[in-house]
Amino acid sequence: MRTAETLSELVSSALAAAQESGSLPPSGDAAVNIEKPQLAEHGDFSTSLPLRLARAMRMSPMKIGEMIAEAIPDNDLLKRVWVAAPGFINLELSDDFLRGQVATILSAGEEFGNVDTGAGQRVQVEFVSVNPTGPLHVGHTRGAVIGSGLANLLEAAGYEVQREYYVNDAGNQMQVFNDTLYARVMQAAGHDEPLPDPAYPGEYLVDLAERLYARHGDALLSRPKAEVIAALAPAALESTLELIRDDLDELGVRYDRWFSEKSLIEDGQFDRAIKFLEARGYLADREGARWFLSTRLGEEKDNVLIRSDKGGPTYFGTDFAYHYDKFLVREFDRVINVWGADHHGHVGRMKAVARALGREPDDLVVIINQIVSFKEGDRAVRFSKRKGVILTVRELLDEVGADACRYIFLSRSPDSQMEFDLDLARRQSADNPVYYVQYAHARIRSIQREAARRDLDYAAGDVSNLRHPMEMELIKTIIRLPDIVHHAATRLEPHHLPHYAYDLAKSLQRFYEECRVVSNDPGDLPVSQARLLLVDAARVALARTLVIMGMTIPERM
RNA sequence: GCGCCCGUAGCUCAGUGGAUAGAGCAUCUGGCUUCGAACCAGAGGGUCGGGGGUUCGAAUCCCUCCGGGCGUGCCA
Repeated sequence: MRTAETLSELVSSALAAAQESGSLPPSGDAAVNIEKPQLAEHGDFSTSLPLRLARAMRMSPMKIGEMIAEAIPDNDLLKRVWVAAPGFINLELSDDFLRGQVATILSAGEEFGNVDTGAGQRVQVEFVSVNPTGPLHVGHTRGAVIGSGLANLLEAAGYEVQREYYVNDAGNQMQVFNDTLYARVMQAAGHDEPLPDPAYPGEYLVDLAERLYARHGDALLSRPKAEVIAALAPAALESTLELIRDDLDELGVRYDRWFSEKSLIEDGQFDRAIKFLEARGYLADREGARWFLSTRLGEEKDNVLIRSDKGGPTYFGTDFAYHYDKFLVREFDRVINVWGADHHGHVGRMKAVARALGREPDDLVVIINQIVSFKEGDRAVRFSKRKGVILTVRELLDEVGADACRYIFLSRSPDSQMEFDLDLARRQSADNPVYYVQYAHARIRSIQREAARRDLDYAAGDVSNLRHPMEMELIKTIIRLPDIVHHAATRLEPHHLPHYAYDLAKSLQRFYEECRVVSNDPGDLPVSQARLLLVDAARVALARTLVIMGMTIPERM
């Protein structure tokens, strides 16, 4: 299914054949790189293999290229193979091969674009995992989109994927949340209870406290603070998680599991993890605390797992136990965490954790997405959870829409410090690339509706009637999808998908401009039928790409 | 100070060591009596932050400097 892979194998076998026949000297291992040239005159694909081999073979790249090209066996795939200075081999696909792809795509249907890169490897993608202390704010949108897009992508690439949200329902922030909640409930009951310091001062807890007070009444509040909190905390947590779930759901984000931090303590997983470290000599008691000796694993500093003052685990401590669970209990082949830039200082010690657990550091991949700055025109929009939420995910979705949000965040590399101009997002909404891509799909559907209206049956159409250059261009774009999925999944870079989607939409629109699909002339029927097959293949590829991106697929706009 | 990330067209961003560095937006010019003009065709716009180096070949790899962001807790 992957054209580039097929060509790579073809060239590779040609090289081997040329070496076997003695026309080329041995060269050691050389990976055959297949690329898509920028200029059409350089073919559909090319390889710079001769240039790479020139030194080892002590021959001119042009000569090497000619020998390899000559050794490529007759095949149905290629129309033309030629060598171009300074030493490229250019490859052009045959029209028959391209036409034949239409049927291949249509029979693959919703499977089209899937590849076997992952070979069933079990991968976990953990993302967002924001403290459940209030609604998600805009800063969390990027990680949510990247994480879910990546998970979809890996699934398409043949990995067995689990999407997980780590619920920080233990620890200091939860304590602050509960203390604030208590104060707000007392306030709701008319008591003069001051906010704790620190506190979550946002409106969210005021509303939540009022709801809880309305449900429980005054009786509960006469009891000691700890009892009140114990009685209210579970409902408060559940209610907050529900809010987060709903926001993420609207953003097109689904999870397979919500993993409770507290459960690590209650189930004894934390203690087992500590014992594991102790047994391997990575644990030390110092200054009243228990330390992970990460310096033995190449880190600059050791890290505290259990605090000296309250005796409980640190955030790092439970995160260690959490990864103990991921790697040694659930045995994922690979664990991917999507974190914001403010967590990158945590990466090094978690890599050390992976090593301590007996895994390769690369089994743990941390994708850091740089912070997003939001602005409205010239005015910067600041937000901070501790000062109260200014702009929530919900508000962003109301303003811009889930599809546009996903497309915008997904199309940028996580490394880029992006700037999100809300004015621009609103103003340009009609000209946003996201609608261009979706419009292409709606247009295909419209063509198909027109064909149905005319009772034009094309199931038995003959693709040999496809002869226009734009038809060939469209097919070439469609069949790139499996290569794109492979490439993006290998590099864990979902941002290639929106760019491909745009290319595909562009290709479709150019085809549409030049090629009338549903013709009024009865003599054109065979061409119409063939083009309807082609259009349906384009629909399959476009829909598949949108699905992986987690976007909706409009029938009409 | 040290560590990580970034610097590409007016703006927002792509770019796998390869051939003449791309797209969207913005600006300008053209194109609808037939399947959707939320479209298509074209134009202008670049010291790829600066300087060295490696290489047949560097936006891409290495060094260095400049600029920006984020870290550098027994916070999460």
